[in-house]
Amino acid sequence: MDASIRNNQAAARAGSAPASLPGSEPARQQATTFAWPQAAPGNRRPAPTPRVHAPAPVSYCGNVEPDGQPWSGVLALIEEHVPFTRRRLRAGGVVQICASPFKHLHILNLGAVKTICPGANGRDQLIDLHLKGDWIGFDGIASGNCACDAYAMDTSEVWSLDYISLLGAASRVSALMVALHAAMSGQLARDRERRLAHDTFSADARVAEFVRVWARALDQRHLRTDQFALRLTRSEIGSYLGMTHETVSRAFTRLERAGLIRFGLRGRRELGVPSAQALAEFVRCEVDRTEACTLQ
Amino acid sequence: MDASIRNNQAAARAGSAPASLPGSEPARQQATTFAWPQAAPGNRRPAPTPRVHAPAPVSYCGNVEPDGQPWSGVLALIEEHVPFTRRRLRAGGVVQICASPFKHLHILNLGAVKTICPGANGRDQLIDLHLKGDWIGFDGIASGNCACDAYAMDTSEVWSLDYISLLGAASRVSALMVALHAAMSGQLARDRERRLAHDTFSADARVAEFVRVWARALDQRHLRTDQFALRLTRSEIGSYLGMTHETVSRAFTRLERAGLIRFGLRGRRELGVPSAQALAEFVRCEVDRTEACTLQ
DNA sequence: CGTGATTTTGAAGCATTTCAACTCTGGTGG
DNA sequence: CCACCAGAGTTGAAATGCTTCAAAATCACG
Repeated sequence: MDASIRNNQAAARAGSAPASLPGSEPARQQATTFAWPQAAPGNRRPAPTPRVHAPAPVSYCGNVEPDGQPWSGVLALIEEHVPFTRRRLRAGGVVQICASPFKHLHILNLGAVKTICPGANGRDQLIDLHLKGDWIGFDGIASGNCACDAYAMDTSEVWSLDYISLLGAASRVSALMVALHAAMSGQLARDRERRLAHDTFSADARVAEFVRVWARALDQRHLRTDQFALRLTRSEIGSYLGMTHETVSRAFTRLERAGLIRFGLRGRRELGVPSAQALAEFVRCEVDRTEACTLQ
Repeated sequence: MDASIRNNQAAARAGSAPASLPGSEPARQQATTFAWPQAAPGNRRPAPTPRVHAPAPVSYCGNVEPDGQPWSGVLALIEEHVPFTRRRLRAGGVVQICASPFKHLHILNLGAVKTICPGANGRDQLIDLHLKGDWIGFDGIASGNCACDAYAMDTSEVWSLDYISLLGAASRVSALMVALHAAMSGQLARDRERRLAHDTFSADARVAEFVRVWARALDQRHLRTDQFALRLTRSEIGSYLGMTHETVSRAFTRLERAGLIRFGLRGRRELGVPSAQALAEFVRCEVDRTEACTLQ
């Protein structure tokens, strides 16, 4: 049809948005292939002709920005122009409850928060994860009710802004409006990429990408990535990634055997990422192998 | 937990869209369970204990609003307060091109538009579908570049608004700001539900839901639902729903054999929905059968 | 009317789910 | 201190739904 147009764009895009690599790693990923350690011989189909293309710009972790610390600017803007209440929460503390009237947007200034959508017949869905600088609550604006529960996963501090006041301030301070829209738009783009990843990536690749992005987010906030606690059960991770908890568990063991992740001293709910590059490389190879659900 | 609230919403929703029955089958859908016609006997696992719960509030079709014609208000607001250019497009016409600098938001006033993300190695992804009243381009705000291509699928009219001017107008006219935020938030919520559906629904259920929601959107705009052209290839639908075009094709045949959809006189790219209720019922049963990837 | 794209259909392969058994951990109380 | 338990995690074997591959049928269009 108009493949020419789109192919041109594809080329432009490949050059334009390397996106996913964190600032920490310079540029030494010439190892363009990954091989499982002692994998069964004919177990996996040989990879098709190796192709050079853009790494999928997926972001599995909430509102994490690709580089730098853009949240500091937003936090400063808010501190200056919008009244807000500062809430300190312990692990399990409630930020908002699903279906309650939407009144506030929240910004996370410390800790970690998970959003959960209580599903029918008690089957909850882990929707998103948030770290410092992330906004929480956008999805309640349209309906007038909060769309999901939000709980602190750790000692956290959230700033809760009255939405009406925020609108007023944003009308006066255009930088605030811009930041607000950028945050919403960014979440939109990120959600979309997660959806595409769900369609495209194998289970192993999704788990690997999840760990990679989470570790990157920690790194950007100057937290340890060689040893950290996820504070999520396998079931929650499975819900987040669209697979069963057994599959999550198996993926973790495979990744650990491959040396791509390490488990902590205190049980297998702690883990570490020895090399972010290796993880990224693995994801790229996995995605190359599995290329279903795309056009043509 | 708060299942009562969700069930209320479900009831309101189910009752709201009687859609257009094509005379043939008036309203005899008291059968609350769906069974495939001449399915092989032990082919499918018997359904678990039938549960009454909310049908998943999934919306596969772009920005379609659940009820009424809320877009008319937005269009009027814009016409009054924001300068815009009115563009008429024929099928295949370009609304925006991926990776070009983000300058405009678009509102669709007539026709249909598809947004496509040009993937690596020529594998495009159908991202979203849009009808009258839908906004296009939110995902470009954050990055400053358009995140996807947008093409008219049919004779269409788009209003293109300069984003900066829109911000200015929204600062003065709060109703405009509210509408803008509601649209963004709604798209966020819809994208999220699509992601959950991808994780939860079987292929048949996703195709059925896709057809159902599209037909409902047409109905809300007073267009025929008993015979309409999709103007999408099976590959595009597959990309949209996260499956291969063969699986889409098979799902269509199964749905047609089950009497849930009908093919048009001019080939199988036209189809009709005899009973929106029956389709909805089918989706509900399918989702009951398959309940993976949720917590606990 | 032929050529290429789209669609359908079948058969085989495979990744993930499902079901089930077992281990590990932390907490509680005798 | 240990027994005990429940929840979380791991692991294996079987089932299954979707993909892949291949080929035929249908449609679109010059």
